[in-house]
Amino acid sequence: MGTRERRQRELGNREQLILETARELIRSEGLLNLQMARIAEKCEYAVGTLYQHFASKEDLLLELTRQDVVEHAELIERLARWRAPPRERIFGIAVADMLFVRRSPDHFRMSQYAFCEVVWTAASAARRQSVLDAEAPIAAIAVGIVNDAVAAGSLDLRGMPAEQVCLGLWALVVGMHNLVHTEGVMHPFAVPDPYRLMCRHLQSLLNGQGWQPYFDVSDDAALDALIQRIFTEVFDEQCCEV
Amino acid sequence: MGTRERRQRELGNREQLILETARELIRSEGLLNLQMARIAEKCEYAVGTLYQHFASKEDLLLELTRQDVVEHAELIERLARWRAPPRERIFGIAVADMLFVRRSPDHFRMSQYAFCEVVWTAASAARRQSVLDAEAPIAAIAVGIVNDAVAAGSLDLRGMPAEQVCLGLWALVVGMHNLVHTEGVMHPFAVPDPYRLMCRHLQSLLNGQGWQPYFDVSDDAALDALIQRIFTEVFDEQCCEV
DNA sequence: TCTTTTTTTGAATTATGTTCAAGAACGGAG
DNA sequence: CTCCGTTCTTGAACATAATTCAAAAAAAGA
Repeated sequence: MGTRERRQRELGNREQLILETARELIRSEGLLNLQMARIAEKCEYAVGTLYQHFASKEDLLLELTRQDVVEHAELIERLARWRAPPRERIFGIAVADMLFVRRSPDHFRMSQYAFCEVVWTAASAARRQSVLDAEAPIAAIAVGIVNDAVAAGSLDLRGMPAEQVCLGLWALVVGMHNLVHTEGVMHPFAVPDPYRLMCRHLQSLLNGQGWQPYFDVSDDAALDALIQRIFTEVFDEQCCEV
Repeated sequence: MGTRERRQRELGNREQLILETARELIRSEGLLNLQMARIAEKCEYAVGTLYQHFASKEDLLLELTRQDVVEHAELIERLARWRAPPRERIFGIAVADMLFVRRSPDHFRMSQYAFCEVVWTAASAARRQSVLDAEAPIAAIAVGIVNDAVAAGSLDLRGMPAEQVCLGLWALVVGMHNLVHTEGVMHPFAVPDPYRLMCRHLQSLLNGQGWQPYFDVSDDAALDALIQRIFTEVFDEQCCEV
């Protein structure tokens, strides 16, 4: 009898409903005002029922983050499958991030909070691990591309592990996300399009790490064309406005 | 009569006492367990008195952050005064950060939290502004060094504003601080000394941005020597362990 | 020394996250 | 179909911790 499975499916649906409701509330009232009682009320379940799914409010928040990370990873996976020179594929990570920010504008703001000691520690250990598990493929793909580059002779690691090369790229990207999503910090800089700037700096870093072929970062048209091309070729999207 | 001034001084001292007590509690019990009542108890004032100084718990947290930023800025200011080639001075920012992390190991963990929407928004507008004001000199010094480099002919901006060049460097540094202080994220990478890695990637980025003279990042001895030299020459410190 | 103003105090209030006893729904046995 | 045990759901009650504010104390001024 499929009773057990049907029940399982229903529970899954309910969990998804709770999460979507939480997302809506965050969008409309801000993370600061997210309340368990409000989520319960809005999706017409008792507060206690929420705790059937999540050990705590922080646990719920981490699950939201995890789902975003999975979506993010799906974008990155397209780069793993893309047949293109390694340098274009590794650069594609920045383009994927631009697209992801457009699709999930709240993600980095929320994840900045979720990864803070205070929130992270307050979630269950199992949930934390599941977030880390969701992130692992992203790192793996980046490392894979670096290795491909080495194999293709377009990058010389000179003894540095591929993971450490990635960490530099990752730091640049994460740092820019952080700066962008931290209120008031970017303001004095008056940058029209911070993510385009991120792309440019990423190219500079790749140049500095010795990736072949060299890319002329002062050639705005070439950079825009590359971004545009990756958008359409890998993600079937127009790049237009952020 | 100096009564007014004496009173002002006493209030300042009390505020400092409260902040130091909060710092100790964070160190010993973690940010998660910081409670206003505990702070009050430990420094032998009533809870209400804390609210004479800080509009909220978050306000207090931002003031702690602000004080750290001021200390950080003092380190960076030494680079502004240091007479050395621009490339060494801009690189010094990474060394200053290494030193600052050693002196205030809790800072970046705390500031990651403080700059989150949830905490940031819950503090008073005045306090937020004071934090931004404390950060301004750091950016100004970095921009100044970039301009010096251009003036000295060791960097060609090719039309990019100096602020935007800095933002790339800043993103790399901020990103690495974040990765280091986010539990579990660095673990799979097994990096022995992430801040040394940050230094290396910063040099790669400077190379990629075209800073002269070129620095060979695969020359470990040269990198260590430079870090060591900045430690002693600019900060009167040994670099040794982090 | 008395009056007024300012400051301090901490018990009471408020806001929310979390629990758990009571009852409803379900599933299987007879 | 009905009974009985099990599992799930409910939301009022509880627990915690931030914040307030009326009363008391201290300071300033006359």
